[in-house]
Amino acid sequence: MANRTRDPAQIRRGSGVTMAEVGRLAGVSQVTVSRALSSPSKVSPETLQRIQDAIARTGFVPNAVAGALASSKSNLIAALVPSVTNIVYSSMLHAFSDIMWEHGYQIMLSETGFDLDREEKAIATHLSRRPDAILLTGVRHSAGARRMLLNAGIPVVEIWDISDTPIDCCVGFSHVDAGHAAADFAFNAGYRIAATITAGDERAVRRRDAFLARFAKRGGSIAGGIDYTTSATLGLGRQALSSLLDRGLQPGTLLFCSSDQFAQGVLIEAQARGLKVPQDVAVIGFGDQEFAALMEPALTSIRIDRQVLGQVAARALVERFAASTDLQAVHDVGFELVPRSST
Amino acid sequence: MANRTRDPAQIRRGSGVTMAEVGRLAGVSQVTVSRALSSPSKVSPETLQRIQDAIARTGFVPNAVAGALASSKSNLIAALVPSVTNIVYSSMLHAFSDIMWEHGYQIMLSETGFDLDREEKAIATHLSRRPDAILLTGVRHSAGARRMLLNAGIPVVEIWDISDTPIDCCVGFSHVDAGHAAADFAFNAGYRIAATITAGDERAVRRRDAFLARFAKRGGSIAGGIDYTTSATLGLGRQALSSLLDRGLQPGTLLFCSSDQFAQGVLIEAQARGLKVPQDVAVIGFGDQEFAALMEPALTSIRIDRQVLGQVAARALVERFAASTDLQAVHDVGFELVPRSST
DNA sequence: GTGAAAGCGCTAACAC
DNA sequence: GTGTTAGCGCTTTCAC
Repeated sequence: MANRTRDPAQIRRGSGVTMAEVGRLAGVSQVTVSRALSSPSKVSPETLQRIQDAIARTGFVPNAVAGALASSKSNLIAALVPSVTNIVYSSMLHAFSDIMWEHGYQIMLSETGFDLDREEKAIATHLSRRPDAILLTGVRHSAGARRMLLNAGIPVVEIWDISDTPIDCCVGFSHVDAGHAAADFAFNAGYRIAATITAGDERAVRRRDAFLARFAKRGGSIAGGIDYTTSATLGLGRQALSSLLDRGLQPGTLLFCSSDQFAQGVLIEAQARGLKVPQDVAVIGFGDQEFAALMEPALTSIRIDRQVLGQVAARALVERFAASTDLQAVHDVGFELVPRSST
Repeated sequence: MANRTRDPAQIRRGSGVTMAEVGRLAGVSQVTVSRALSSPSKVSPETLQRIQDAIARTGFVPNAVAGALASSKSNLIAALVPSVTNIVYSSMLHAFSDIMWEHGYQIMLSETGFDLDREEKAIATHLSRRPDAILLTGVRHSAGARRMLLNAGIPVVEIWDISDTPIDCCVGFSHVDAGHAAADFAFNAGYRIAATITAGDERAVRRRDAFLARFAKRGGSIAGGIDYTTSATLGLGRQALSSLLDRGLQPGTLLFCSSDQFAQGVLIEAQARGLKVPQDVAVIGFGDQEFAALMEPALTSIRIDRQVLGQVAARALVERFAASTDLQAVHDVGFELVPRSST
């Protein structure tokens, strides 16, 4: 408001110009201006020209809020991710918003920090803006959240996990399968002792549990592990290896990390201590971030194609906007264990 | 629309419930419902209770689009950053949106990819949603963008750079000073030959130019450099060192990298080739990302407090919403060269 | 090809 | 403390 009035002498603000004023200048009615913008072919070339001139002269910017209210179409997508600073989510978001942008949609973003209550609050706030669809991370949500989402009657896509009972549709992979795959790989590669480093993330915990169950079932032994309640960082990875060594980690133990960040820390701490990887300690990361292949030694990791994940999620929504029947509810994008020199 | 009608038997959708319907159920008028939500103290306790019951029963979610149209207040902030996958911007965004969220604002996000045309398009689209303020990265914008922003009459905060002539206000630091600081540090540390690795980012180029000018002025010699037109990655950093070595890089050369990503690649490539850092090649990064201090050897870098930057930007906006006069236009958050073992 | 009228669901102003 | 009225700036529908 301060800005609206701080320079009263200047020309009328662009944001204050309406279709009605543009119409007045162009000698047509307000509806014709609306048509010129949404379906120019329905307006005569001469009229169109006059309207475009008037728009340029006034610096008119259409008011999408009024448009959304009148048409019940906001062209806005709500996206809730645990964290934007985690490349794993931000790169998915990047791919997702790229496609949505091409289709004329914009993104309203919130971070939920792996917290279901925060997620519920964010969902309520976002739904009040009447987005055309909503993207959520994970398939676990509070009861209140589920109810609101169902009530909203808009497409909902849940990502990074799969479920037989998605709210609407989900795009992701099985974290249990990923844990099993890591255990099988480790056992087959000859490792018989394993430990874990896990972040405070429900999906990471599920991978860890699946890994441990399978590794033990195959006959391997478990040397314990370290659980953090926070996000994974390189520093915590270094610290985790130190702690494990203090506890007397046996040479040749394999570390299953819930994130490449942890694994990178382990690699660097090992290097600093003169430990050989994978002879003294072997490492499996998760996420296959860019640096994984480029570390020395290169990091064995579980690769999720985050770009594809974001794209499939976007396409699922676009499909839902267009079609009306028989839409695929579960999209499993899978994962791939990439063996490298750290194991 | 498909979703709206796919289950006609079920109860009325929450998103379709209006204040008028809630009022009818509670035996009051629509305005009273509005008051119960925005200023509950102005409604009698009994009425309030009946309204709250009706809201719970219907699953009413207020329509913020209608509210925004009626009040000319959207509680939405547009944020345009070059890239969300770059931690440098995402961590700033995280700090920024945290504070804005606390103040009741939500974020509409777009990526501009260091492209002024894309930025202009994104600005137009965002302004049509009538955000209460807009955050931009950098102080260079297209002429059209500047015009629209001025016309919009809302607070504008430009970040990551400073300028004597911001559109409204800016929060950042001097990239020229940062380049000079790196050159002075390198020269004082005894380095006499320098090369650069630079990403396709106007601000990085300005740092490089300032670095080279100052280093040459002090009497150092320049061994050329490598310029990319894309974003910095670890892989390109490895590749850049290879290229420079192929060209016959002299031992003891200092590499000024426009990003820690490049510097990390240089470190890893040097390690893979058995080169000693800093004896054979010394490295200065930029950004002081988490891994910088934790690499072996630890990376000398230029630190920007991205969290503070985001917070100062948020506070500048909050101030602008409240106050109306004498607001600080330029906020220099500075930078700090952090010497470590890579130099 | 163009316009007039109605209304989207709220908030703001003013009455009572 | 509560209600009535009048918009906000568009899109939709129906006339012509």
